[in-house]
Amino acid sequence: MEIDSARSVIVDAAAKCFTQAGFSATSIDDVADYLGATKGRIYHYYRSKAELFFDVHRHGMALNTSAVEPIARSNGLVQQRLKEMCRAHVRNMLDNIDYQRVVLQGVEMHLAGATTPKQREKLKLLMREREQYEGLFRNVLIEGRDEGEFQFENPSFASKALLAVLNNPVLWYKPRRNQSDEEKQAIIEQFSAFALATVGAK
Amino acid sequence: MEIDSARSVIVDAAAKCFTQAGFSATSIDDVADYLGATKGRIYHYYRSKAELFFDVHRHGMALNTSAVEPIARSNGLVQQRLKEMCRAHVRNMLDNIDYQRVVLQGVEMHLAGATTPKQREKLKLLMREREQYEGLFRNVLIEGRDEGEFQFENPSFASKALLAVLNNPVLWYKPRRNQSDEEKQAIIEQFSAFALATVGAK
DNA sequence: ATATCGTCATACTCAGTAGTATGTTGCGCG
DNA sequence: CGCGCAACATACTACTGAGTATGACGATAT
Repeated sequence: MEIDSARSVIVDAAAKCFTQAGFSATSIDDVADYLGATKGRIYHYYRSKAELFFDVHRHGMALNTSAVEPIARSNGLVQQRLKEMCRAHVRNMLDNIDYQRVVLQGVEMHLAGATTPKQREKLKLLMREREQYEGLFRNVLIEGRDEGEFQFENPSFASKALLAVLNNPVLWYKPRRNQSDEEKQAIIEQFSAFALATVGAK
Repeated sequence: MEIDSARSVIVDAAAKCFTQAGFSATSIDDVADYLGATKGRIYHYYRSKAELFFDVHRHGMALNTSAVEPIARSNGLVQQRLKEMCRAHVRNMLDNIDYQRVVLQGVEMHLAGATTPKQREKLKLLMREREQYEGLFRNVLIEGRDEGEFQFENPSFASKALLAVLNNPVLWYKPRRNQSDEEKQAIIEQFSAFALATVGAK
């Protein structure tokens, strides 16, 4: 149990460092410095920089899944369910922006083509996780279309467009000290509305 | 004149390398290898790796602007104008995907916080360019809202949501050899439709 | 008290890479 | 024809940064 919390502290620091400087530009020493420690501490828990990155990514995805999946599985009206899922997702983007930026970097790394074959395998797993998460939205979209609530042609395209809007704040949002709550709520509401509009939901 | 074409060959190679491996993970030697040349050739035209990256970025943005600005300045109906701008943008994403992925990396680098102060200055300029480009869409959106054609609250949010959808194909599109045209057209049409829907345009 | 082990810190190695300094070659021009 | 310059190639330097090997130190068990 203790070992998990020790790792979690490291993962937190890594998330901050990776978002501040990017994966390649962040050295293990940077993460260690952020912790007020040295490499030794990190390599005691992680075998490589890539493994550390992957753990941050997994953490970020887990945050998303645990927030959205319960809503997806609940049994309300489809429109209401989708709306709540959108809100939860955007809220997650704003609340855990460090992790979410790292997740974004993961997508880019996948595009880029990770260096070693092992890394490619791991990245594929992460992308599969991401795929599953997108599937939560896609399923609700299909269900809603069958009920005549949503309009679109390709479900895969629709879910991508929807999430593109919901993810957008990650690219520019900067948490403020004061008055953060009003502003946050506005972002959540408006971007959820934009996303719902893409599939013709009101 | 000759010097420009020499640079353009280098920029092209750099765009491909940067998209394949990312900025930090791409060495100048990699770009040189891609050209069948050595560092000397590159450093003869560019003083640093960062400068090369910036030039790629500028090239990518120029492609966008020159495709979309004429449409924005034309005098048709707002809905039609916006629709054509969206189509042109997505088409550009698919046709120059190498450059567009580098532009994306520029956004990430800006988020990350470039290393040196000089680089930060340059990046700010690039982001200003990006801002201006987004302004082309924002202005049309505002104009359309005034005419009662579009619906949204915050123009800045609206343009961001719109472009988020239009940019999305960059994250997954892979050019194929055959039958590329049908598929491409479908992506252009559907993602333009999603984008227009975000602001309540038909 | 001492042995053991988990948790790190210290002190390295070594490969890769940005940038530089200096050659080399061909081509236009007087 | 040879001079000079543009357009590179070659051969360095200097440094960063991932990964490793080993040591130190406190807690816990016996």
